[in-house]
Parts: sequence; C-alpha cells; structure tokens
Amino acid sequence: MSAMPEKKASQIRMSSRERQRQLLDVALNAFSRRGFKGTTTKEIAAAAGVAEAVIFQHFSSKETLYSAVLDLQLHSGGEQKWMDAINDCMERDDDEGLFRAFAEHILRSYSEDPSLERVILFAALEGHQQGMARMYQQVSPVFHRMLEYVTRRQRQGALRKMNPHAILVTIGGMVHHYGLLTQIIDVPTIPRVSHKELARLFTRILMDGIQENTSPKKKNSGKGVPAKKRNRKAKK
Amino acid sequence: MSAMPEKKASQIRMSSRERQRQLLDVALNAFSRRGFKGTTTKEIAAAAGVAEAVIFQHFSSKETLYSAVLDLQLHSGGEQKWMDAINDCMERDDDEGLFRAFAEHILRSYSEDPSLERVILFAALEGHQQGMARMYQQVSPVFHRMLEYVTRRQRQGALRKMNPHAILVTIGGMVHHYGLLTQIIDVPTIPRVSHKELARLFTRILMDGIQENTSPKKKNSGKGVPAKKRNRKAKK
DNA sequence: TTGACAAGTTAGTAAGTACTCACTTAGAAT
DNA sequence: ATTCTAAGTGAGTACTTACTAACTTGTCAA
Repeated sequence: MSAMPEKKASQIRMSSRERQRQLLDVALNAFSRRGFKGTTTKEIAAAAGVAEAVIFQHFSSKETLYSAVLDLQLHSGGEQKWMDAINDCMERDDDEGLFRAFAEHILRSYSEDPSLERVILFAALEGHQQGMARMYQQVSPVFHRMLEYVTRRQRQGALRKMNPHAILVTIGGMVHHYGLLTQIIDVPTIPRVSHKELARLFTRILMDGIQENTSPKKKNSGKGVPAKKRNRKAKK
Repeated sequence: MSAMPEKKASQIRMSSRERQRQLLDVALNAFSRRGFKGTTTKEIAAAAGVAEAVIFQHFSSKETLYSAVLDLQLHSGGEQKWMDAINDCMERDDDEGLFRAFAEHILRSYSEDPSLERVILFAALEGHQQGMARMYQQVSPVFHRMLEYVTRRQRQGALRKMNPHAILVTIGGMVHHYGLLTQIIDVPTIPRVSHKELARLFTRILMDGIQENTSPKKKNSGKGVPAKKRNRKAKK
C-alpha cells in the first residue's frame, strides 16, 4: 500500500497511466476497508491527493473503478505458480504435499494481501456479481482439478471413500477461517504461526486426524515429511 | 409513492412494542442483505409499511437501530442449549460427540438464520465494534471451555499433542466455511447434505483424517460407521 | 360524545452523494 | 517566446441521506 503522502501530492503531475494505477491502489485500500457503499469518491480522491473530478477522467463511474480494482487484483498473476505447485504434487501422487501447497498459497494470500481477501468478502456480501464471477473464474479450475484428483486417489485406495467436496471444504475452511480470524477480523487470542508450520499442521490434521492412535501409523516415523516411497520423477 | 396496495400494513396501528419488534425484524433482514451503509432508513420504513419518521420515534438514530438489531439477535437464547450439549459431552469425555454437537449448532445457525451470520460478517467487515464485542462475548466462553477440554484430553493421551487452537480453528473453519459457501455466498456446486450427516462427516475427518489406513483403528471395529458402505454416491 | 394521547403522516432540512462542466495550468514541441 | 494539449481544478448539479417539526388520525376511557 504505497499511498502517496498527501503533502506534495497535489503538486505532482502524473502521466495518465501512472495516475490511473495510483487511483487503483488507493481505491483498493479504501474499498477493502469500508466496502463499496462505505467508500466515497471524495475519500479516494483525497487519499490520492487530487480533485474528485480526476477519478472520472479515468473511470466513467465509481462502479467502473470498483470493477477495475477487482479485475486488476484478481488476475494479478500469483495463481499460476499455485496451479503449477499443485499440478506438480498431483503428478507425483503426493497427497500431503498437495494439501500443503494449497494451504500455503491461501495463507500467503491472506498475509501478503489482506486487502484482496477483504475486498472479495465485501464483494460477496454486497452482492457484487462481477467480483464473484471473477473469483469463481480464478478458483474453480483449481477446485475442479482437486476434486478429480481426490476422486481418483479414493479409487486407488489412498484416501478414504467419503464425499470429496467435504475434503475440499475441510482444508479450505481450516485455512480460510484462520485467515479470516487473524487477518480480517483480527481476533487477538489466536496465536500466529509461520505459514509453513501452519500448513503442515493443518495438513497433518486433515490426513491423520486428531485422535491419538494406539496402532502406529506408518507416517509417523520421525518428524518431517519424508517417509513414503521415493517418488518417481514427473513424466514430462 | 409507497404503492402498497396488497397489504393493509399501512392501515394497521400497532402498539409501540409490536411496531418496535417489527422494525427490528425488518431491519435485520435489510442490514443482513446490504450491510449498514448499504441500507437506508427509507427502505426499512417501506418494508415495514410505515413512514420513515416512525423509525425515529422508536430508535434515536440508525446506529441505535442497528445496535438493537445486533443485541436482540446475539443473545436470542439458542446458545444455552449449545453450551449444555457441549458440557454434557465434556463430562462424558465424548470427544466425537462434542465436536459433532459443536458443528451441528453452527450448521443449524447458518441454515435457520443466515441473516444473523450475514449481519455478523458485515459487522466484522464494516468494523462495527459493538457487534464484534457482542459476538466475542457469546463465542468466547464456548471457545475457552473447549480449549481447556482439548488440552486436558491431550494430557490424558486421548488426543494428539498439537496446538489446541489449531484443532478448534479446524472444526470451526470446516463448518463456517461450509455455511459461508452454501448460505451466504451461495455457491451452487457445493452439494447440500443434512446437518446431522455433515456434522458426522466433518467430525470423522477431524478425528480420523482422510487417509485410508492399512492398520484398522480401534474406533472403527466397535461402533457402526462401516468404512466402506457409505458415500459411494459421488457427485455427478 | 368527547377529548386526551399515542401512533402515524407530510413536508420539510442540512449535509452528503456521484458526477459534470467550464476553466486553468504545466510543460513539451514548434 | 508561442501554441497546443493533456492533466488537473473549483464550483457547481441533481439527487439521496439521516433526521426533525408540526400536523393528523385512530382508539378508548370518561
């Protein structure tokens, strides 16, 4: 959030592109904090250090600006790496790695860019269909790939035969809920832990449950991830 | 132009108490759909079938009305039964029953009264401190009791020794996330299942994990949750 | 019937709201 | 220097917002 301080901002002349970009930054910040209805164009202009009219030279309406903010944020590139990491784990049949990668991405998203998550939640609550459509567009490929994968692994006997949606809701819920509590609602009593550790913890609960087991599971040798068979390299 | 021909609402004279109660109902509905900022007093009055001024004969301001809505909803009594059910399970050291009761209550809350959950989320996002304070006041006793319980059961060797917060975030996250997706955001692809079955499914994941186990767990031998027969009905 | 009074209405107000328009300025090309 | 244009401004517009004041109406006890 590199919103320019208001001191000299009113003297600075920017190119159209720069100003537009700055307005998008400033607007994201405002919308994420107060929602669409709770944010005024006057506020945004003030935060950008320009007259209100400038906004309407770049965006034909407040709605348009809002949509542009969502668009910019929603395909800002991070998800390709996500998809790659997930695909990689899937090819190796690395269940635990898959869920961990999934969780880590979401946790990172919450801590690096809480504004984005806030603005998405606001869009959902305020019923901004475009924001929702964009979000689905981004999330659903991952969701469907994972559904397929889980179903296959269930057929192979590696995962329990239960509703695969429930599995995805479980891991997604754990992580989003943690993100919501710590980054959006900011409940102070929840302890903050590193993403890697959290992702591992959640994944372990998902895979093995919380019940202490009298019969040792093969998984529990030592501390780390290793165990399992040497996985064969990807078949690219 | 009010244009309310069908109902005789505009003709009905109510006692102060009745009208106040009706306004609270109507306002909850409005605030839960559009948030505080997105709801106008005019709208609320129209929905109640009265002139706008009537609102201000019962509530000194829009803020006051909003607070009254939150107050009324937040201690509307349901949570005592929740606490009782939970305490009961705790006394019997019934881990699975505890988490199931916990989950069932939340699921019920989402499906019986999505407005309440929406309005809480709005309050959190819009930064309405009173709403948040009330919510903590309601949730945190349960939260702390469960934290204590989990810690004790870990000492007794019944539950794995892991961060107890993580366990609560896990079960809470699963359920709230499901509620969010199905009731608030209304994602159509998520299949709807009965509360009881869902709570059992989530609890089972929490307790045992999703990994197919080669060595049978003691839990599965005794009681009737045959690992295989359920849930062959994958989604179409 | 009569009034007293609570419940309800009509018609405002002042302060926002998104958005527009006629205009000034900075600064590079001529 | 002069001109041209894009960037930016200030003062508006038409409308909505929460909220108020002064009035009207239904109901019920006397």
